[in-house]
Amino acid sequence: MQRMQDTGLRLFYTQGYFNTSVDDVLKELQMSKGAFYYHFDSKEDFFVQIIQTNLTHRMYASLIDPIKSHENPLVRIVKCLEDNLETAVHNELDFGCLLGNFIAEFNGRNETIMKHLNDILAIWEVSLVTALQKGKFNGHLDRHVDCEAVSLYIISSYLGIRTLMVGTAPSAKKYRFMSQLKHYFKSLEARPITA
Amino acid sequence: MQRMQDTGLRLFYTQGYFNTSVDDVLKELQMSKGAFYYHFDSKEDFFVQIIQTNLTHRMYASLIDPIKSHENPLVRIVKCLEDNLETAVHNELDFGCLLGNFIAEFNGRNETIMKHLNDILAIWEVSLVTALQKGKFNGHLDRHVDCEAVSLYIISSYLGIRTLMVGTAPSAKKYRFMSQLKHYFKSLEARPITA
DNA sequence: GGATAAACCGACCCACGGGTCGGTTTTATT
DNA sequence: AATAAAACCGACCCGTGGGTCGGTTTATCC
Repeated sequence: MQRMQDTGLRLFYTQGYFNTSVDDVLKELQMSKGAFYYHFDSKEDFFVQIIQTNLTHRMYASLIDPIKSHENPLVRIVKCLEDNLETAVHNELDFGCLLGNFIAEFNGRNETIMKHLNDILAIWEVSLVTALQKGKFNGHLDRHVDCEAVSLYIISSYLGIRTLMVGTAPSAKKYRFMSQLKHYFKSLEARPITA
Repeated sequence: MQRMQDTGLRLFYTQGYFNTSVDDVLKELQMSKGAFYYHFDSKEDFFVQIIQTNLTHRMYASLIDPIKSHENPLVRIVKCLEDNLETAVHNELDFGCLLGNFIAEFNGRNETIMKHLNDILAIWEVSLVTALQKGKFNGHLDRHVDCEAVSLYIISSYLGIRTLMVGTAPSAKKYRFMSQLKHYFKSLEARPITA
């Protein structure tokens, strides 16, 4: 069962959902169609279940939990994104951000699936906002910072760079991206009292 | 011919390439298969031609030409992106950035098509870098600014926000995004000589 | 060990998808 | 008007894709 979902997610991620057939998944698993349709109502149902368990777990593990801390959120976020980009650089078969790719693939095309993807996105966003607000309270961020906007900007740029890094020179792109992210973050820091 | 490509691009954009059949395009055009395969070798060839003409034109018109100017590039870029986002907000059937969506869909899955998409991406990036460098020369940007990195960061965030805006509250997202972009840009401006 | 259900198998169904091809209409040329 | 080339038609091919179903194996419980 775990194996089915792992394999399914891997194939959907690497080849795209519409470009991956149930037979593809079955071949990889050496499993019969009967077994598959005994466990899942349809290809879509299969994918929804993958999202709810597998994809959600991965998002928590890589992008949500790592920023939960009482330290300076800007520092935590930088480290978290840096780690994720570094992993991507060293991953031979990187195809971008799991969540980002699926959102791009299903945007406006499948309401059911988008609902589940948006749920994860919302959790991610909220966890960022929460971390930033805590940082404001703790004096790490300037009090004029718009946490929702910053959160959105971070997610946007991250989804974008993950897509762009699939192409050539991922490592160089990672450095360039991180340099600008840090630059941007510096402008969010609490201003010295000397104003 | 123009109609064929326009329709093809529209369908591939709104439904995705893999999720759109040649028959779909034909039905929309009220055209026979024979006519289609008289003009194009294959579905892929059809798409490549669309990229080379139609998609390229649109990219120039919306994101490349508008930033070619002798004014302050930061101002130009802000206005250009703002305009594009505003158009997206008012477009009932917006599905994200044309180029960005296709890149996400074909990343690592079709070398031929990716080559063409990357060509456009490279042109866009170069035009941004050029504009920024000119801005540096003209004293609009701080001389320590890494133009390649800034350009990459802009593209990343733009591709990301376009994807996110397909969901709910595009207008609110646009404002939040723009506010942070401007914030970031402020940190790139030439420092007052008082340093 | 017999009964019952859960888990699984794979042949089969049928619509769809990309692509072909023999033939017909349209257009341009002389 | 004759001719040839360009443009077009749509029936057809065949592999694929999602999904079904009658039957078989495997676990479970008494």
